[in-house]
Amino acid sequence: MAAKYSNQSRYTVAVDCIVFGYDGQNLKILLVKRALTPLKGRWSLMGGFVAKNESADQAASRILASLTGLKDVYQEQFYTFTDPGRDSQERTISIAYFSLIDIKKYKEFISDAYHAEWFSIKDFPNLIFDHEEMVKTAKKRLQYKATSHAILFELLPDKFTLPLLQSLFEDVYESSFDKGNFSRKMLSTGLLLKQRDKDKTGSKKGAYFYKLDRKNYQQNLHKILKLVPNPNSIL
Amino acid sequence: MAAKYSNQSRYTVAVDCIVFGYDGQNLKILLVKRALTPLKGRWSLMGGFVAKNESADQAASRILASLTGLKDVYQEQFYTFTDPGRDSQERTISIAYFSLIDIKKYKEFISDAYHAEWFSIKDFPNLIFDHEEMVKTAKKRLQYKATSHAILFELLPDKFTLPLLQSLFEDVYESSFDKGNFSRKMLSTGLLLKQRDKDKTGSKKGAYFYKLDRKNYQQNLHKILKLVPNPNSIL
DNA sequence: GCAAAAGTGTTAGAGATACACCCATGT
DNA sequence: ACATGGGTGTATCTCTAACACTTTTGC
Repeated sequence: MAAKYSNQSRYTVAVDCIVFGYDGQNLKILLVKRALTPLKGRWSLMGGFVAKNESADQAASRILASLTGLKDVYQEQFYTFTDPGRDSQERTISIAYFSLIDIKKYKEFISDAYHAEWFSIKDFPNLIFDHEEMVKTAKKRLQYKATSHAILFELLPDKFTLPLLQSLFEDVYESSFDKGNFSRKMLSTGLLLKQRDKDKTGSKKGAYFYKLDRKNYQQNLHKILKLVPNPNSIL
Repeated sequence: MAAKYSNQSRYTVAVDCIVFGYDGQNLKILLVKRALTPLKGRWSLMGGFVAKNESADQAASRILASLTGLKDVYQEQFYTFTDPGRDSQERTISIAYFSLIDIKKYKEFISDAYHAEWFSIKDFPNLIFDHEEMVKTAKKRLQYKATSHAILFELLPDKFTLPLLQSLFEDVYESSFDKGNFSRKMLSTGLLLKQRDKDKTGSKKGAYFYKLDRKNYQQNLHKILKLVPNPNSIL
């Protein structure tokens, strides 16, 4: 073992995940009932400590998988919370991640071990520590990022309709867009593959399904040009 | 003292600062010769440990002030580096910040205690640990942020000319913009106050000085509309 | 007068907005 | 047939890009 930095403080390092989902109506977040003391039983974000031989990214994946059973989920580190008093138990640094998951895939793997529940981002219970601030910051970051990166697809099933995609954007930006312009711009990105079948649950005419063109997706994450009409006035 | 989380690992937590400056020609970063073992004497970012009663933001300010003497500097936390092996001495989490300072103000307060030196972002020495990755990430983040937020002013003196501002943008984006369009767009933000005097050092005609309208600045940080011509193709 | 850099003007084209209209289908 | 939501068409307007042109001043 190598020598150590002497006379320096050491702190526990945690990861907390803001898990976003979309049920077709509202943007939601996944909350759990805390299993640890202190504040056992109170609602909180899904979190855990960073173990000895893993990075924070790995910790976030591990923790999300233990809750949802899902792997290869879109996750992004967005901010590290370090206020000395943020955790009442002992000083803990928390590296916060947001995750975007398809709410239906989650249901396949649901585990009751954590008493997890979805809440609308507009109406959720009080959370422990600084977790409410984390949610706020995560939402802002999601809005900011999604103006220029095609990431909101991660919240939808493999097959989705344009009206559904639009309502997701509208919910994320708490705003409403012209459907004609939205579809034209969306299709002009070249990211969508039109399917043969339609979704008839929402209307009589039915709306075509689309899939994401995953081949081009990686390179084109940034090819959302001006889907959000006036990003500067919103953000 | 409160009870502790038992059986959890604890790590030293550091802050590292990528300090950006602009000398009128090139975007630069400030590097120091490392004072600690291991790797004493090698070039590195300015950094330090987060002390018991301060947040990471406070630590970053303290560390920057100790190096440059400057306070109230623009600083932004942008990423936390957590690879288990990133520090060869012992496992250390590093919360990275970038700072934007007026290179001339720094000179007033220069302290030789740290053997600090400015290097072009395009040509700087090998750095310890993962500090080169930090610089890369910081530069990308600066580029990304500055497409939609008026922060590059922080790199300039109080009074500056449009040509200087433009050359800064060009250097940050490694690209060149049309001067006519640049000045029209820049002035249309309403962020600049034209001064009476001109800078005659750069040309015979002389270029008017401008100041930032600090009253509106806070609210209008985001009012950079499309100063960078094709951000999506660059970023 | 000429060179050099600052700054203004202009035009063609692209893209955005708003809104009207058409389409497909279940009842 | 008609109501409903999906989807298309289009006129107008604004913004951008490109580049030509004018201005100012030192030499």
